Amino acid sequence: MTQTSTGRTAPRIRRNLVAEVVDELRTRIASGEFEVGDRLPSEAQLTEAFSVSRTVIREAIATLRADGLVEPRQGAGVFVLEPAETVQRPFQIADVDKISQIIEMLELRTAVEMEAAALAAARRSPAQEEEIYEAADAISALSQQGLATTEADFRFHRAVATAANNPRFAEFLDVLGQAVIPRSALQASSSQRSPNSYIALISGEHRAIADAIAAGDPEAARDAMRRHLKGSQQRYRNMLRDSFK
Amino acid sequence: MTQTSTGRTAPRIRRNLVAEVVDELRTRIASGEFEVGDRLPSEAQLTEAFSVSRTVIREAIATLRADGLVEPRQGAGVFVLEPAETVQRPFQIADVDKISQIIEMLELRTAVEMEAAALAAARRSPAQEEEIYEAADAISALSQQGLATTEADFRFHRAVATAANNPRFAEFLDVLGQAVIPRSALQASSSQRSPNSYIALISGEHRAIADAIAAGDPEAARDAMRRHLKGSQQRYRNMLRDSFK
DNA sequence: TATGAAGAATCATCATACAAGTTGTCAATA
DNA sequence: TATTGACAACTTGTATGATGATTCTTCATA
Repeated sequence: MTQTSTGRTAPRIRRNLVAEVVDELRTRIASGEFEVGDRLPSEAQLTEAFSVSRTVIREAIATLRADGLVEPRQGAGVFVLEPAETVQRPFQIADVDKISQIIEMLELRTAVEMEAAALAAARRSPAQEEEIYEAADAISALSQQGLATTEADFRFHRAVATAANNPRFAEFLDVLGQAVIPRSALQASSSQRSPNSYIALISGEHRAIADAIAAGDPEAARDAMRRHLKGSQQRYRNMLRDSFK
Repeated sequence: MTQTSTGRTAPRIRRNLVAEVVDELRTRIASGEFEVGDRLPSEAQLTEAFSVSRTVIREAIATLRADGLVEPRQGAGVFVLEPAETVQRPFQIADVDKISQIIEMLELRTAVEMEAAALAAARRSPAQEEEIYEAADAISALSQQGLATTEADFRFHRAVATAANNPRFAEFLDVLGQAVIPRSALQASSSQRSPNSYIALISGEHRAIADAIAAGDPEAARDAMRRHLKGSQQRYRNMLRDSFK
């Protein structure tokens, strides 16, 4: 984006030396070549090893320091720190193919979204109501055309969370992000096996949620959301069972 | 948080110049003195302004660059970047004194923890049951001695989440982290106003949750947790109301 | 007005020097 | 032997000067 990089001959696109050194050192630390508490080679040695000036080495160290990876101590050296509890990307599914992990996420989502639906029924504005219906209609339309519904599906659930008028609920879905969206697997295989009935089922579930919210009935909204997500859980459980047959 | 910051002239303990410059620049960027897209003063100007060498300025810039705050462009200058979508530390309460934000978080927690309690009632192991009771007892003991219960309180809620035997629930509480723990305000003022009755009330609520889980009654566990957290919400709402009287 | 070249401004990198802090060596001492 | 203290070697922190590469500005020219 910053560079046109039209030249295909150039393997590396004008990256500066500091970035090179940082990448290399970061890799070595991550690989365990330098363990926690170890001292890195001195600036002089690194200067030699990378064939760059001390300026470059020092800026690279400053970068790693900013990342909390190392700590320079004057007179002593540069030491590798222990990775300070990185909960930076929470709720990420390690293995997207692990159905059990998807089910775990669905259980957590169910908890949050049931309440979101109930709150939405109590607090939604007319505009929010409209947004929910629009997203539901979009899902129906897309699935009948055999198109991917993941994006619209996320929009629907986010619209409900937004209508709860507590920003933390939408934030929750945003943090889950990709983890919310089921991988292609189920989408494809299920719709192939029973396209029309499946589409009707899901659309009906969405419709029920939207209607309950529009009717201002928290309990009904909660139940509708529960049925929808528990249904998804069940569909994944079936996949899990089938895969071991 | 990191600094006592009691005094601007505070005797600072041998921090290096780079850290000084970084702090200052970071503050100025955060305060909006340098807006997104703005160009920072040139290295030469910064060298002049801070009365340090170019080495120090360059390492400071390298640090800010590592933080994603600025982007140096050779020949052009150093530019302030827009804060790249800060989903890095989600669910953090901006202003700890904003009671409304605490209530928002409590609503989200209520959603998750009601379900966690219900699942715990269905799935807990004997050891997990024990851990829940232990934490509940610890809270009672501490509060009767007039000591802080925040840590034990967190342990109790985390024990329940763990007993749900879906690691995502405990992960949720971990991500909330500090945001879960109510600030001292309520703890102090409430217990001063009605110490014994308040302690008994809270302990009773915890006990009810633990008992329902031990009894293997998901609905009762859900209700008990709902009462506990809705009660907290109500107590904060009362504070909110009182503060405007 | 549009263009393009010259020049200024700015970051990137290199080289050198000295200051300041840490650590291990090793002899002097109790 | 055990402890102390001076000291040298090493390492990071900071300063300075120089040059290359890139971008921006200016202004003369067509």
